[in-house]
Amino acid sequence: MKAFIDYILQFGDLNQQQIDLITKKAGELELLKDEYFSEAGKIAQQVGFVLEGVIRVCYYNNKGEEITKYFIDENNLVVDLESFNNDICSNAYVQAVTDCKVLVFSKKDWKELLDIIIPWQAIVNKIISRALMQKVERRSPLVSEDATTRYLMFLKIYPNGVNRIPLSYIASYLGMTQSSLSRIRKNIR
Amino acid sequence: MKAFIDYILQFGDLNQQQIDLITKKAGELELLKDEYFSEAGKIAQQVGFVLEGVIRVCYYNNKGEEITKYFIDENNLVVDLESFNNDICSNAYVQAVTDCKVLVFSKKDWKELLDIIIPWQAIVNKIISRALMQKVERRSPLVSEDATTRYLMFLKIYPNGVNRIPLSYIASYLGMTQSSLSRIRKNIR
DNA sequence: ATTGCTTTTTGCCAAATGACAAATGATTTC
DNA sequence: GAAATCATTTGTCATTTGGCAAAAAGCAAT
Repeated sequence: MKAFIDYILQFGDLNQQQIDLITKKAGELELLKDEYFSEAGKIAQQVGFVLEGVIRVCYYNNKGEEITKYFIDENNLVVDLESFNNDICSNAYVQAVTDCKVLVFSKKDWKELLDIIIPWQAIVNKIISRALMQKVERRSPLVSEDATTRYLMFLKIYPNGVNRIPLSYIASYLGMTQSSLSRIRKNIR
Repeated sequence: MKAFIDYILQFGDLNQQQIDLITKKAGELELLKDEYFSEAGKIAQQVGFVLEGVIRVCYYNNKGEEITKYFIDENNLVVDLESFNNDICSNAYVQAVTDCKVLVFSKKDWKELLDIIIPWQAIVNKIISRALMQKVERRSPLVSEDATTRYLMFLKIYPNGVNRIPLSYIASYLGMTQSSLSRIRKNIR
């Protein structure tokens, strides 16, 4: 919980009473490997904060291939924003890659907090737009690089990911086949 | 100007007085083809709204290649957010691809408006996060598709782009060489 | 129209990556 | 601990894409 408080206070100030209000609403959720945090075809109902573990967001493209869009690891928010905000069906699966511990807020509680704690709005906005910018900055450059460079970029962004994210997910994230990634790994050493 | 008003009112309500305050601050900027709206190494000083023309955002990668990250066409905000918000040097060039007409707000005016028009904050937040999500949704899927599919995606996203964005910029946006894109175009017909 | 300049197309070959299948290695289950 | 299951590596070959250079096409200025 302290990790979460530290995290949010980076983005703005809250007094103790406000912090208490927020933490009182937080639940703890344990996700087993492969369990879903939210699913395609459903409306996202919760906001999470990853305390432990890695989560991935993925979807199926036109050819039916499963594509991992990004990974979310410790000390990051996990929420299917488009679906959560607009109450529309998501097209993405948000799935635990490893066993996870997640702080969760129900949609009702989350909105309530936004209503009653005015500075919380600004903080959440900062957090969300920072996270979105990060997603653009991380994924976008992959488009223009070759497979080896893309893998090196992955290593930089998720240095702890290598040991706990299966090769197939990383390959899908990087837009290459498993075999290619396996060969790239061999060549790098 | 009406285009801009219509645009912002999609995201929330403002009364006439508030609209007037905002429009009074707006300047009109004409950019000639190839002129910069903002530059790498400098701090972004303005927010724009594209009335006419196409703008691109690009940077140089490790290998010194110029990469186009995205295009911004009519009825979209143009701002180097990271730089503008945090007063840090940008690493991107924001450049007119065609002659452009842009509504502009100086940083001072923009912040002033945020201070005095409370509902404007929420509107701007929605606009920004919507735009960021769009950037993720557009660029991210390119990573996992082959060159032809990437080009078809470009056509869907920027149907009016084909006729006014040079092949080299499109190729750079799609992470392929000019010659590859030229061949893909030939094969598609 | 001619010249000069830029953009796009094309040809040729090399390198990178994908497809498919089999082999190996790792992990789980009983 | 053997069998079954799943993940990773490797082999072979086909396809895609890149690199480079030249040709062609488009465009602007005179």
